[in-house]
Amino acid sequence: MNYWLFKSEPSTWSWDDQVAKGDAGEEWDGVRNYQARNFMREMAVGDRGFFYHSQSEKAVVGIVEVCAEAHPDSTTDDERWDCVDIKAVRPFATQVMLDQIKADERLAEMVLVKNSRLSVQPVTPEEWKRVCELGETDAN
DNA sequence: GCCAACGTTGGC
DNA sequence: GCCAACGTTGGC
Repeated sequence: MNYWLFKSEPSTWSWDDQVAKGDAGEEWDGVRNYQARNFMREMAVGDRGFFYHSQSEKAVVGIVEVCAEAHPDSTTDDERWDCVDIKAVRPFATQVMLDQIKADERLAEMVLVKNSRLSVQPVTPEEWKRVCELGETDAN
C-alpha cells in the first residue's frame, strides 16, 4: 500500500464535504497538473492519503482512502486528465498544522515542505507514521 | 492582497 | 527544442 496527500482549499472542497459523501466517495477532479495526475495514475484501491486544507487553514485534517482507480475526469472533455475517487476514513483527533510539519526534522523532506504547490503528492511510510503521531490518530 | 515559485503555452 | 510570457497556486 502507498501513501499520498491530497490538497484542497476548504472553501472549494473541504473535509466536511468529503465526509458528507460517505463510503461512496467522490472524484478528486479538477487536477490540471501532469505530476499530480501521474501520481493519481499510480494509485491503487485501498491506498491511503492525508486530506490537507490549504490557504486559510494549512493543516492535515483527516485520512482518506482511494476507492476507485484513475479514470477520466468527468469535469472535462480533455482526455489528458484523469482522477481517482477517494472516501473519508477518519478525521485527525488533532489537526497537524503546516508549521508543525515544517518544524519537525523528520518531516523536512516532505513534498508539502519542498514543493508546496503540488496538489497531489506521495508520502513515505515514515512520514505517514509521524504525521499520524502528531495528529494523535491511528495510522492504520 | 502581494509575491515567489513553478508549470504551461506558444513563438521562433 | 529553447525560452519568454503568462497564469495559477499557496504561503505569508
